[in-house]
Amino acid sequence: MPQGDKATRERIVEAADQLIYRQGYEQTSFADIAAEVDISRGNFYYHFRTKDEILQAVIAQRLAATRQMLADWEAECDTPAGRIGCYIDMMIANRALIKHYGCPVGTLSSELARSHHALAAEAGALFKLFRIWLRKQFAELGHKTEADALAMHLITRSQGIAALASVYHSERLIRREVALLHDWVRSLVQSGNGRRRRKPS
Amino acid sequence: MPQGDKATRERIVEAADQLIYRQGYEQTSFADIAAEVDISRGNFYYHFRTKDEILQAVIAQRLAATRQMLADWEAECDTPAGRIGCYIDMMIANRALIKHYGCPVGTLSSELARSHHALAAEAGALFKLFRIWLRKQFAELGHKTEADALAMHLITRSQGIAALASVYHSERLIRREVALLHDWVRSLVQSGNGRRRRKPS
DNA sequence: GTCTATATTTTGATAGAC
DNA sequence: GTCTATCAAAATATAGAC
Repeated sequence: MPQGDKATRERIVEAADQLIYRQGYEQTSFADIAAEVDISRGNFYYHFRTKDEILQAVIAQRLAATRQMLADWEAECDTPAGRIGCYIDMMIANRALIKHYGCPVGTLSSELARSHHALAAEAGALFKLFRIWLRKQFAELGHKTEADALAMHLITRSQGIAALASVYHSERLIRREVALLHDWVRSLVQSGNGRRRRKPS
Repeated sequence: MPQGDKATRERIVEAADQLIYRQGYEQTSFADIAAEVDISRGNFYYHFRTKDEILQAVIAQRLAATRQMLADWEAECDTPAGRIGCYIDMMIANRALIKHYGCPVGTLSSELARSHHALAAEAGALFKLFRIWLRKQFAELGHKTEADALAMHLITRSQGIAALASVYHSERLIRREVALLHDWVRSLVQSGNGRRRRKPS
């Protein structure tokens, strides 16, 4: 396949990714994407046969980007608490977008789940990546048996923060709730280490 | 105005309310509503001139229903902690719908906020009702200065629960996180009463 | 690979008969 | 008050020229 081919396809996926984040999937039309990429609607169908096909490409791209991000966090931080902190601080880093459009993972998964879309499960796989990764961090923190519940609790609160921040267009709400999450992790570090110390020695 | 008039209008609002909850506002068409009420699309425009007009009616109806619900909780419970518990248990009562479609307040407000819809503020007024009411309860609990932050914290976590429950179609997640919220309120009751006791006596 | 032109369906909305 | 008929715009999608 020639190189020009890939470039246009990538530009379409990138534009669709942004538009789906900002407008939602159903609300994003081919005309929107074509205008952003500056190609005709007809050309569009050379790269993607259906609208669902581009959604699939967007989800695949987000999955790859998320995997990379999680790997980066593991490389940057050497403690499980620090890595969980990276996840929480992601909301601070993306606050300017979150306060307008919410969480890209949450809004897409919610939309597809509610409309019983065929690709709802694939969007849900994005949550799964975070869930499994966070579960591992909590287990390493010394909370093995409750690791999954703790991961889900953190994801649940993060989703609430992003959702309400977008309704109120408020960065303050993000900062305040993020601080509470850091407090929560700190309390888990103490109780987790405490349990682990009892066993050996 | 005759009585038949009101009946049809009310049926339209009720059907639109349900459909907007299940499908979202933009995703709900006149054809959908007309089919549910069993009237023609043309007849529809006798009662509502535009689609936004029916959205406004739906929001107004939800505002009225919410005010009534809050009043009922005040009549049923004589302690602020009990009233906050009513708010939390609302997620248990509505779990069958929440696990499929999320929170009706949150999903509508998010959609309208994201699309910069003219009625976004009116949908946000629904949150405001809960926020002010909860703020009052937390103040009565003895947390006057942080009452608003506590109210927003509770709403934020509730929204996260509803959002994630709809993605995972999970009632278990609702029950688990609701239990954590009750724990949280209990801890606030103690610290709130503790502070209040110091002052008098 | 990209374009124009077009087909088909659905949308919100209007006109007018009954 | 309710209907049928219709409009104009926008949607997804296809055909075929270049």
